[in-house]
Amino acid sequence: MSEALPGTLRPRERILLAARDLFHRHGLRGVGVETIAEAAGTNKMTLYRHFDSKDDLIIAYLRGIAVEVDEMWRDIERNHPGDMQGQLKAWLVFAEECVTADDRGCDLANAAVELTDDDHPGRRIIEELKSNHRNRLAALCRRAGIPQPEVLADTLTLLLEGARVSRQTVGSRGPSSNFIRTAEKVIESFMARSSKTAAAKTAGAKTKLSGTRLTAKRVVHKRA
Amino acid sequence: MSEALPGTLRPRERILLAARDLFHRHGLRGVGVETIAEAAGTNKMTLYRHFDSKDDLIIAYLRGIAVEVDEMWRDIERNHPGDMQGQLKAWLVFAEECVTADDRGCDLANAAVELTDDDHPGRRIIEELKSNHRNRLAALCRRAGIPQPEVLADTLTLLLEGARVSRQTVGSRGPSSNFIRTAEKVIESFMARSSKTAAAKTAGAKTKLSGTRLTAKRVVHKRA
DNA sequence: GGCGGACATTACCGGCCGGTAACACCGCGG
DNA sequence: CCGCGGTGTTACCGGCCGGTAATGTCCGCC
Repeated sequence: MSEALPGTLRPRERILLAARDLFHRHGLRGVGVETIAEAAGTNKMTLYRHFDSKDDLIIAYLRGIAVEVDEMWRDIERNHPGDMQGQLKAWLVFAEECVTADDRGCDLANAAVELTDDDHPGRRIIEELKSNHRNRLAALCRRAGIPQPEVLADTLTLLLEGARVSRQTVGSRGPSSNFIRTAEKVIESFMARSSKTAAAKTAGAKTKLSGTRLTAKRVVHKRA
Repeated sequence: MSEALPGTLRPRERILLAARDLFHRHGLRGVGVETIAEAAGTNKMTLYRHFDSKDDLIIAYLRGIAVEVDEMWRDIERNHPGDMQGQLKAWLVFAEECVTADDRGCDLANAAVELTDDDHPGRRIIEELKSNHRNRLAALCRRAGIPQPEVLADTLTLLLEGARVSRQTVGSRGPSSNFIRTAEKVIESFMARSSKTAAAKTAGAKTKLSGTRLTAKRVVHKRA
């Protein structure tokens, strides 16, 4: 129904956009290929000319999320070159956006719930993306001179994943409302340990993170 | 296939057991009623004599999880009467069991992912159960004399939910492997604040949680 | 004994879904 | 002008799914 997303986009891109929206809202198994094609302003035949199967479309959908996450990381590095404290703060902004964007949670995690077959190629993509995110966050913490950077990265990951799934079940007034506060406290506590044991490795960095209120510079499409 | 779960159980209970297992492994939308009936050693007709519809069965399935969680809380209170520190530690044991049980995550959270319709009655059950869990945990923290008990309960909730979903996507060697350590640290840090500001309200309670290794006394069926 | 209720069996229905075939159209470059 | 590749349209297929009907069977209980 409707001439959705006409622009100058080719059918393939329109299909991917429609799939992104519908998979996000209704789940992988909750929407059929015909619905996606029509939402993209085309039809099933054209869809199957660009994608071998629904599973193939799902994989392209997951890869699309991957490139968006990559752009997020590039933005962070571009906006705070060499400033690891700033990059960590920017990551927090992104994380908070992820939590508050809507109450459907993380597309990757949701896809993992529905891809119950361990052999599904989508599962490997999801695992790779989540691992990458964890590793990049750990690298960021390490370069920021924080002790036990992997532990901090894991803790922040757990808090973020938990906040997203919690928001999905009990809404925005549940435990997820404490995500930012808690994440900041955790970072501060790790940094405090650093200032006790060794001198700050990054020159002139304040070890306080709170104070300045976090605001988004650009709306990244909240999946990760 | 096969005479599953014959025992002395009536068809209704066998169906609920089979539904529990299959919904957990394949998701709500990933298994049909006929499969469930056959796994329960009966057939579709009998299933529909006990449940009005598949949605009705799903609701019974969710309520079944609810009673199991209630039993968990009763066990905790029974095994550590009046000892809030012990109850909190027991909750941690339960939480760790939830994380390490398998890599399919939380049945309630998974169900929320698949119940994409906001009007589905199952969503209200899930929300109620998750809220109850949060409130009981907060009450436990409060009675343990911990300052900001709600904040601690929310933090532990986020860590637990995050650990379960993370294990589902990147496996047991990912961030979820740090769940217990982090949760213990968080509890300790909240308790430390307590010993600075006010005397412990529970008589003679040690404010240290680590040291003694956590072990499960009884295998509770890991959903919550 | 026989009666009633719970359970089994089989067959069936309509609908949706993933996927395909066949054909018509249209614009662009040779 | 022709051809061709990308697209739209319609119809179709087999399979599965949620749900129902009719009938038969067995077992306990009066």
